[in-house]
Amino acid sequence: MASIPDLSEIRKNQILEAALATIAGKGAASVTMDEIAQAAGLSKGGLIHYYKSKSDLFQATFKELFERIFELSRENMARQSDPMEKILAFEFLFDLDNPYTRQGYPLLFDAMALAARESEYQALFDAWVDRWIELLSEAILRGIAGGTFAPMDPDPVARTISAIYHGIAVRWYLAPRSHSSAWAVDSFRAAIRGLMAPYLKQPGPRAGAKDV
Amino acid sequence: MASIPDLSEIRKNQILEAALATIAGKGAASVTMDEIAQAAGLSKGGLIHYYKSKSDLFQATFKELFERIFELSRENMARQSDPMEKILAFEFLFDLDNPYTRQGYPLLFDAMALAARESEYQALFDAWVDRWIELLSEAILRGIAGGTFAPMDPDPVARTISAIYHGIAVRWYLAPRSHSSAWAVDSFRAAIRGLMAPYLKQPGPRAGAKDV
DNA sequence: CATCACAGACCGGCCAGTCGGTCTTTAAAC
DNA sequence: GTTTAAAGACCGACTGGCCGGTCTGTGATG
Repeated sequence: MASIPDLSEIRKNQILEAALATIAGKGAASVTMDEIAQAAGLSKGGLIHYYKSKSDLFQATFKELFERIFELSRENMARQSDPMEKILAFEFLFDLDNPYTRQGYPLLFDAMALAARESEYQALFDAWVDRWIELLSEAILRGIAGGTFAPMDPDPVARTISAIYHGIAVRWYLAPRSHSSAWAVDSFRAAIRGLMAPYLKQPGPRAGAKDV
Repeated sequence: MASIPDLSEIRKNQILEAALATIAGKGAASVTMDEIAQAAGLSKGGLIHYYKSKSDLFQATFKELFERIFELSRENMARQSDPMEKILAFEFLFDLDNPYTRQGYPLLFDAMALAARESEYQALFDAWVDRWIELLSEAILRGIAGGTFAPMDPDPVARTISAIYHGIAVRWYLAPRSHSSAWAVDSFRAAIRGLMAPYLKQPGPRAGAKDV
């Protein structure tokens, strides 16, 4: 219109929210534009007014998804101060009662299936991982500076940590019968601890001066 | 009766083969029955003659997929005799030149996206993991019997190992720019070694020595 | 001649995207 | 401050293509 300047922004957010919920529920393969439009409180015409095509909308939606997951992780990590605890700060994601979890996982699986074939989604995935790696690398570097860890190239280690979390999460979500939340948390801790052990400087008693 | 008794079996295999290739290429979300039929050298009518519906065919196809991946893993593992080597015997899957890899990963991502929403596919995934866990557990138990590992409950450890492999594989396939095959192999070895370290009996090959 | 193994025309539903139209807001013109 | 104009916001009927599944037909086989 010629009016309210951020109505467009508001509507787009409304639509993304609806798209996230709807796609999470029905699956990227079978949602219709109509369904998303109605979930957003619009008609199909209204939806098309803001996103010119379905793939347009999908792209924006999955971008938003990755944004949100990342933000959640970042916030959670920021709550820890000890480097090792920062690295282990992802347990909160093994929580089925969290509505974000319920919504995020199906979407993530759709995103990966798309990324396996379409380069735009692969780029999204790639960038998302990179941001995550940055966070982890930063924590590791701080641990090195503080004397918790021996010097190392943080990047590949961060990538391994991230991959381990991912693998455990997939099992936990897709085969819950045999992979309890307790298993997930324990596995995660054991795997990360084992991975980092060679880099750990002191066993226990020497709490020393460190930590920010 | 008319004709060759196991023609039916032959045709079904033909169709499954075609379905695997076609779905891998176009994605489960967008293949058509026509495409699969033609890839199998049949008409749509011919295809329907053997699989009454699309979901019928899909189910059979993904079952076949899991079967094949498992079989490949089993064979590869059987080639190793040392328990630790058996557990580490999955590196062969980080090989893009292998056509099975090129075909298997996209299918696996589709399967997981399906499993996230449909219980039949979740059951397939679950059963597949279980078979894998059996293999790994067996190797661990043999390691305990042979004195390589300290006694433990092999199941959760096997599940962790399997999940770690899976997580690394996902990264390796979906974000190859930043996750080389070398990274995958090194990560896998480092993570598994770290995980198993607490259970390793003789101080022989570790304790300060840093093998690959 | 009955049954199997297909072929392929066809139907019906679904759905992305188009399009014409309506209503609202804003701004310039008078 | 009323009129006019233009463009944004939105609706929903419609279309055109696609695709799953049906159905009829045809030629083998036994």
